[in-house]
Amino acid sequence: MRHGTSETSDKICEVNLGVLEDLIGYHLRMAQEAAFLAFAREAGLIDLKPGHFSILELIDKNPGITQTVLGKANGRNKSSLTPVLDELVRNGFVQRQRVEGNRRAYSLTLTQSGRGALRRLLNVATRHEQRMARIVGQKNVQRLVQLLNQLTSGLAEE
Amino acid sequence: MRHGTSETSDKICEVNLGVLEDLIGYHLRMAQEAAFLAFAREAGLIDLKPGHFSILELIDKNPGITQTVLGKANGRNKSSLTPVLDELVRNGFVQRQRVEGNRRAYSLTLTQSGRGALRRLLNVATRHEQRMARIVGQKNVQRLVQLLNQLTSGLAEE
DNA sequence: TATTGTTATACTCTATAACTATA
DNA sequence: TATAGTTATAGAGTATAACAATA
Repeated sequence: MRHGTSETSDKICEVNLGVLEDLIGYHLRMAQEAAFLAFAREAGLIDLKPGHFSILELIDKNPGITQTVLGKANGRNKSSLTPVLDELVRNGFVQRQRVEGNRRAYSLTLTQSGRGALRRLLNVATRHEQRMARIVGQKNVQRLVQLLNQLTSGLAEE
Repeated sequence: MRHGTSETSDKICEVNLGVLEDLIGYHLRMAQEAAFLAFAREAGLIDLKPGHFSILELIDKNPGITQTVLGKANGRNKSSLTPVLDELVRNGFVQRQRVEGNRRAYSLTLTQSGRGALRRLLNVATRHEQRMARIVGQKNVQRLVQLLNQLTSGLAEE
């Protein structure tokens, strides 16, 4: 929290942020954007997309998951998932198989190559997380994650 | 942090989140999304857009600011700002005036009506912040803001 | 030449609704 | 009728590059 005009300004900021300075919402947006951009840049270096990470991980940890369930777990509409999965299948990372006993649904699994892509994304993510942990301080990571998780769960209610 | 299969599951989640469970990046995305949606919904009730809040506040606290500077303060390219400002001017919230001594630039200020809109958005934002403060616990708010701010600044380097 | 703002354009990510094929 | 996934479509929100006016 900073009061009055920023005498000990952060250099870039001759600009007065007003009330934004103290808002969770504002800082959440800025931090998320910075983190996403950093991750996307690193993932781009190995020709993988940041949005593919959670999907590949969810399929890996829940082999046979269907698209609707995957969409919900990822917080996205099933229709948003179709083109992403099309791409992942085209890349040879994901396999769609009809579910036995329910021929409407697809059962999703990773291919060998998909597991490789996930491993590479995991490397990127791990380095990215280590960098963020260094920034906020190792001992604060769990605390931060817990606060964010509380926020997400709490806001979902009602 | 949760280990093993979630016996005390959060109900929605029969899905195993794998490593995502412990990632700052993942929780940052989820929390930001939840917070943004909640704020957007409330702002929508008074026919205002969430993206207008920071812009109105920045103009209010920095009267006469130019578009390029405003864009930087808001973390957006100046070209992204043009249509937003067009809209705010059309709504009668913002005034563009040529800068004396530099006839390329515009000096931005709020109109009376713009200050009204900002006040209404501020009411929404304040209620929203109070809700989030309740969720994470009053005493943790400053801590959370500080951690997020550290993250943003730290990631901006390099 | 450099800067301020605008325009043309395009890309990413997302959702809603209507559709198909099953159930 | 209801469900799983696809398609058509649209809308935010953003950026890059080329441009006109001005410096």
